Amino acid sequence: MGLTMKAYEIVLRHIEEHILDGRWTVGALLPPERELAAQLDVSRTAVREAVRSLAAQGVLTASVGAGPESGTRIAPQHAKVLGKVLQMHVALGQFSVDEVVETRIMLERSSAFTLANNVSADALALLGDTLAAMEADGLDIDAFNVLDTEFHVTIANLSGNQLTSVITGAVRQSLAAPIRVASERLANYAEFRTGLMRQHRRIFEAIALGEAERAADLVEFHIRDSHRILAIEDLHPTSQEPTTESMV
Amino acid sequence: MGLTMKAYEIVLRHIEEHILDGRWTVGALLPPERELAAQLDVSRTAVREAVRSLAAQGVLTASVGAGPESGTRIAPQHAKVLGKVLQMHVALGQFSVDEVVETRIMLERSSAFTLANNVSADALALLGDTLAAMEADGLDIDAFNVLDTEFHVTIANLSGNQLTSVITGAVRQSLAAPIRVASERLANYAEFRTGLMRQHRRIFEAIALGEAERAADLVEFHIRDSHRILAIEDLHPTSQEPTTESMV
DNA sequence: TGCTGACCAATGGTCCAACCATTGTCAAGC
DNA sequence: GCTTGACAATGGTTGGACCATTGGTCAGCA
Repeated sequence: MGLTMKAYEIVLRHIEEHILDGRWTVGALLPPERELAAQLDVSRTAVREAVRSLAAQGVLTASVGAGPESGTRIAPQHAKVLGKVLQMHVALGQFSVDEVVETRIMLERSSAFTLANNVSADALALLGDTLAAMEADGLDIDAFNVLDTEFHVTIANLSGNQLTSVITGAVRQSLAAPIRVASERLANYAEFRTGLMRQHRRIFEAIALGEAERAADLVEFHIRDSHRILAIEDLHPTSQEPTTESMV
Repeated sequence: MGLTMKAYEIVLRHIEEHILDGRWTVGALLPPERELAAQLDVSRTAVREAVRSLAAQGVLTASVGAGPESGTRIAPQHAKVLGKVLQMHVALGQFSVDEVVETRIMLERSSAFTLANNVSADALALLGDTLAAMEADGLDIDAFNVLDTEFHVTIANLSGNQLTSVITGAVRQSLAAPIRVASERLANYAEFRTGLMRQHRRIFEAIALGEAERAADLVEFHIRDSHRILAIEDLHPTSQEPTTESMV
């Protein structure tokens, strides 16, 4: 099997091994593409394709130019990429909106519960800021949705688990497009938004009071209620198995 | 901002838009690289880099050759890729093993709980199969770990939420390497394995009896116990900020 | 001395044109 | 019919050239 390995896979494996071994850690500078190509005895194209692959996964970043800021490095941060990947997969209809919502509920119940049991003044201040921002006047749908997401992700974030936080953000982001569309066709959107903000306030208060179970319940109700009102359906329902044309 | 868009980004956005719009759904066949390049007025290289990016994210698959099986398509399945991406990020120390474990517990508690409340004969049969496979003689560490993962993912799967299931698999897979290493250095590995299987049996029984809360508790204990014994630490702890060599 | 600006080098980004490798199709020949 | 070989379509790979961006260098000037 190893004999027919594609050129870019050689590069891919080379880089991945260095990372898994710990030889290249966050911030490390990779050799220039031309040099790496020479080392591995493949074309520069192959190196570039491998680098692109890893960049798409948020593992590498490339910057053009000269000096210490340039070159290809192990990426310092990649939460966004994970979110984008998940979003794409949801858009492909692999997961129903129902599933995504249920997953959201599980994740966010847990975060709210944990945070409520372990809340600090700083955390409350931060969370309060996002609440206030959301209640500002003149926000259009998109701006509001960004802040809405921020509120939920902040709770996950403050609960102390970065991985949970990233997944929460990704799951919420994957719903961004359908939520926007559904919001736009809501007759009483203003009223809907007011309701959301009231629910957010209640969640905030429960967390502030350390009422963990109640906070979790409120989060669940909040999510279910918004989706009930928005009545989001799957974008690309039940992507059929391409019926194998066996007519012969 | 749009003016200086890189060539491969043009292609990337083109493909992504088609997917998000629902014009290309799972199984759809993309135009040949040469043709797509002509359509977008970029080089084939640019197209290939974009395709590689999306392939790395599990969104596309490419097959060489002629006939209906060839060409680049929207990928039918991608769970594996998510796992690989997460694994890389865990290796980079972006997420601590502790965080990953806690996330596992949350996910798997929930799955076990749901499944126990909603169990069918078919589900039990399937789950029983993986149990039996795990108890076979002569399995090496890797084979056993694969089956172990399968047991946990199967529970998530049977609980009915594919997204949860995929995330569970990804999270478990991201721990595969450290678990293997830790297992190899365990003096009493055989005993450890026996203990795991007993715990699995108990989880199975709780699910079979519909004892949801107990099943969840057993899962949590099982995960915590194994990690306590394995004593897995972060591979590349607290990756230092690369000390900028300012010696001159 | 200290600033400015032209040049230079390093690096990723892009393109092209050719060729290779794999695989299904189809017609010719047996 | 069956095999076989040519062919076509498609992704995989290469080398080489050139572009674009960025930081550093250094001469020249104030």
